[in-house]
Amino acid sequence: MSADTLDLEARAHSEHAQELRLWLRLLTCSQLIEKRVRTGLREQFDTTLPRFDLMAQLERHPEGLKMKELSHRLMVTGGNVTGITDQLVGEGLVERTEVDGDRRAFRVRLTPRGHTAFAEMALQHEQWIVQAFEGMSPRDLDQLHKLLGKVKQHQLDINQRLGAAAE
Amino acid sequence: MSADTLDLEARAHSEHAQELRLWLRLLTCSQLIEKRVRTGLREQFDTTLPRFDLMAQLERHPEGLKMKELSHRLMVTGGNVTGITDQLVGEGLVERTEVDGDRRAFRVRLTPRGHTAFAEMALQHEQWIVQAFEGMSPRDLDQLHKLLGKVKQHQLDINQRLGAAAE
DNA sequence: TATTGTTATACTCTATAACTATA
DNA sequence: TATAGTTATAGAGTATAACAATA
Repeated sequence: MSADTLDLEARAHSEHAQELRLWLRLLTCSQLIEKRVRTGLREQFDTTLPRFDLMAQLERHPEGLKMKELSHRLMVTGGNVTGITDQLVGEGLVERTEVDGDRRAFRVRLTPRGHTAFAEMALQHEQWIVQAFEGMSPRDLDQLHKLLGKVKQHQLDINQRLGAAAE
Repeated sequence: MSADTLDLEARAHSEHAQELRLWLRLLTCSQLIEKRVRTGLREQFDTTLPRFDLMAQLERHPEGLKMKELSHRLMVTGGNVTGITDQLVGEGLVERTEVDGDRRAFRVRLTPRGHTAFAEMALQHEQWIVQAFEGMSPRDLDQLHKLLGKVKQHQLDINQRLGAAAE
């Protein structure tokens, strides 16, 4: 049973086969890795990827982030950030603090307990990711990183164009 | 506002920074592209990515596919395939036909109308994907495809090991 | 008037497990 | 007993829109 009978790559068959095959392969890779990360987070830490991502953002910003900033960084709409934040506050992993000079907003930041809990998860997460890319040379990793950098920048450019056009 | 303040890449900061950054960049790329595809499918065709993927599989197999095969190829569990198939049957885009010699199973395949509808969507889908990678040289695309091929194969190997261990 | 954040709602996708019918 | 597929359920994740409070 060959690999190409098993997944989404079966989809490519047009004159722009190169781009299509690349996209489907990219999608398959990220789905395969993401699936293991989600399963691991659920089984070992009883949490989810969006919750992990939110905590990861806060860990990077000890001074805290406003809801709007979180929404932007996590690329989801505001209501969802409220929901996830409420959960984490309920578990004592995150807290809302006041913002001087703007009583509408507040900063969300990790509690000491949240910081500890995140460190533990991040360590395991790192192992999953290292495993996902093991067997590839540092040179391959670097090259892949650079090429994906071009792809990413192009998507951001497109989004900016679309965003500007919508205003 | 620089790109790295805007997305998940903010997460990488350990001694295995190379792998982590690569993973977060890979994830960001696929999320950005996938988001546009999902939005486009919804806005222009009132459909979803899983539905599109199911039809794409059927388009590749005019003789039809069994539910179990679809489940395997789409990497989701059986109950979900039933649900999506039911929707598409309800809209006359797909049909269930009998399988000789096994009255438990049947083949799912595109109706003529489903075939036409898919062709239209696939054309637009192709344009989104071509746009997503425009600006990259054929050589870059090829290299990216090869590198991701290694990544993909490694994930499949891991899954096989895990699957074998679970039996 | 615009912005920050919340609430309410609805829908899609997903996994799990119990179930039916057939092999 | 095992397999193909369905049903039922629950939860995650998301977007949208209406809303309150503040700027």
